[in-house]
Amino acid sequence: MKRFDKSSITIKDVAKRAGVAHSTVSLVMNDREHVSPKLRERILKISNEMGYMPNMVARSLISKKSATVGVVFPENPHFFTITYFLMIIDGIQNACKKYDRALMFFSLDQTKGESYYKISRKWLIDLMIILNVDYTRDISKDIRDLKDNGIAFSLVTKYNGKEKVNSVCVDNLEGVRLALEYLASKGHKRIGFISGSPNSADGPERLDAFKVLSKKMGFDQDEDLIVHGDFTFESGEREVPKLLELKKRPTAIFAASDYMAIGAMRAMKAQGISIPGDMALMGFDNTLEVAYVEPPLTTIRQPLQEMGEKAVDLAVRSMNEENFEPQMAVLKPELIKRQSC
Amino acid sequence: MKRFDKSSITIKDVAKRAGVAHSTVSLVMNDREHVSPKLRERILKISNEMGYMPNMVARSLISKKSATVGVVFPENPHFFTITYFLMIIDGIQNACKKYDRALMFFSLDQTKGESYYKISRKWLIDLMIILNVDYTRDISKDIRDLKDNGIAFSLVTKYNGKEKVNSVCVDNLEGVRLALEYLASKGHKRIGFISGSPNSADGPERLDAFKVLSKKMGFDQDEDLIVHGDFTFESGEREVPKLLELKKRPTAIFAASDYMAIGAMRAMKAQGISIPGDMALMGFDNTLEVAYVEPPLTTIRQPLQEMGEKAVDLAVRSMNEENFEPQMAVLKPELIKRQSC
DNA sequence: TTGAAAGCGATACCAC
DNA sequence: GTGGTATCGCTTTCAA
Repeated sequence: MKRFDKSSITIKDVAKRAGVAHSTVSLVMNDREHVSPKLRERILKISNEMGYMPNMVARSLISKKSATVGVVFPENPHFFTITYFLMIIDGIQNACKKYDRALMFFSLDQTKGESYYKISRKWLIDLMIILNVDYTRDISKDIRDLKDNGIAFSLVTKYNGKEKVNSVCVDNLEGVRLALEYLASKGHKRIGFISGSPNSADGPERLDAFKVLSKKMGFDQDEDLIVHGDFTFESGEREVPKLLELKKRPTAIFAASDYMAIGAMRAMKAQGISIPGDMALMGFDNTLEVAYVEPPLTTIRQPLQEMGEKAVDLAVRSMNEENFEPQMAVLKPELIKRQSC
Repeated sequence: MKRFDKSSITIKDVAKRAGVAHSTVSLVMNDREHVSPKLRERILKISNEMGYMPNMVARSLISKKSATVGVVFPENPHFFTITYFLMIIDGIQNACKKYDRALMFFSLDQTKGESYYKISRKWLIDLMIILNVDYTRDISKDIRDLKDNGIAFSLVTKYNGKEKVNSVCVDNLEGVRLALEYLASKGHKRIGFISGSPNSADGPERLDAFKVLSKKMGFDQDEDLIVHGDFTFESGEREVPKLLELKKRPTAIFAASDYMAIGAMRAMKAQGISIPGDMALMGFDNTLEVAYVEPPLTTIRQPLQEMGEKAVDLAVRSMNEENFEPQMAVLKPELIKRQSC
């Protein structure tokens, strides 16, 4: 087992060369006062010459701060191919640069007894971003552990517990409204809906929004017009035939996620149904793929990058501002018109 | 500035409760010998009861090993939306789970004097995966620093320096051969080529392979048939018109990356050129998007996930095996037939 | 303003 | 087998 070379330059080496105590060098490296300008400058010069580089691990151990952002995501064998999350991560990465922190990723397998708090302790993560909570599990104790121990964190999803926490989400009611109003403007009144996972925050919200608004807007109310997916491509492909087989077919289909819309598109193409000629189609999210499908998908954009960045911003503020109240940031969705309706 | 609760359980707390020295607890936690079975079991039980969790940071500091995999990527404002890299990262993440390491990401900005070696020192990264090297810069000193200091690493690209290093890449000659033979089998003899970035390892390799093989296979040899992109969507969109404007148009276009092929497709559609009717089109890589475009793109698959996983495997071996010789793993590409030719 | 000493949590060596 | 002690690189009192 090889080891690091012992030769790496430490704060003591710099101190010795400068003829001062290493604590003085520490003060300089951390830009603190109580060091005379000319000594400060001399030490800075020497440390540069020697190629000194602070050891973040040692710094982390003594200070209990990690200079990282820990992103925790649910166990999933192909997490890094899900563009929905990646766009959020892209925003998180931008924020990391802004705050000069490194990015760490942890997959959370709650069935193995892993928890957000344990991860934070194990790695001294003091700033955590939680993606996509599994709402079939009660995470309120875990959340409380984080709070009680002063760990700054944000959820990138709505939180349904009592605790006040930082969270970032999109205004689903507004998003569904944008979609339905657009469909109405195109003359549709019979609209099929493919709902998302019931074990998420967004799934039920969008479903409720659809129910409420479609009634308010006077659309057909048959129960058959709603089928249930789980946000994935496969579920869209699987569920859409139920809509197509209806005695009285809808004229438009609104899927609660782009992946389901693309799956539905695949299934409809296989049946020779033309979009938007025979059937209008809309998605939700505006993930990377939807600009490439044929026809390009009209959808509701979630500002995913902004959401990732905002999540970090909130966590940083709750770390730095003495009396910061955790808050929920609800971002505005946007209608992206393309050619599927 | 809030701090962690001091209350987190340490090895000493466990030792005190068990009435033993903390060094004994350490031995147990690390599954080492020299502890009697019954004492071992008692300590294990107590540590579980107390919810003890090893502090990876402290462990890292003393052992100079980080229990992480550090992925270094070139500065890019939207790195996490480039699916090419993400598929590699997906493989890296799988390997991380296998070896029980956490994932860390670092963007490298060489213009700011950052280097692979400095990053490894700063964060005590003992296992590093280097994505996509910028070959306009000389990284041989940096690479030597990594080697000399016993840091295990792999490149996910070909390395052109003298040092022997772990690297993972695809057999570009074979990939180009697969593509050209397929095009030939479809009756094409006049093939346009959009080359990739000259500042990469793959770009020039694929270009050379195209030149050599297209001559050997008796395709038309006009210089005009080769235009120069840089792997990006935009460059494909920009360069393909040069091919279309030729007095004697090619009957097929082969792009050195899928992104360029998709860009070319966009430009051709805009001109009303039907694919594959008027023009056959092939890409290279098999990134996520190509299955969604219309028509689905025929391409050469790089086994990106396997490449990411293999890169970690090699680095782990060079860390663990005493006389491991760094090696270059050249993986086989594969023809993926879809509908663009 | 500067320096000496303590300590973060863990590993490893060397006595016993 | 088990326990005491030094150490990893750094931050942080506290004296001087």
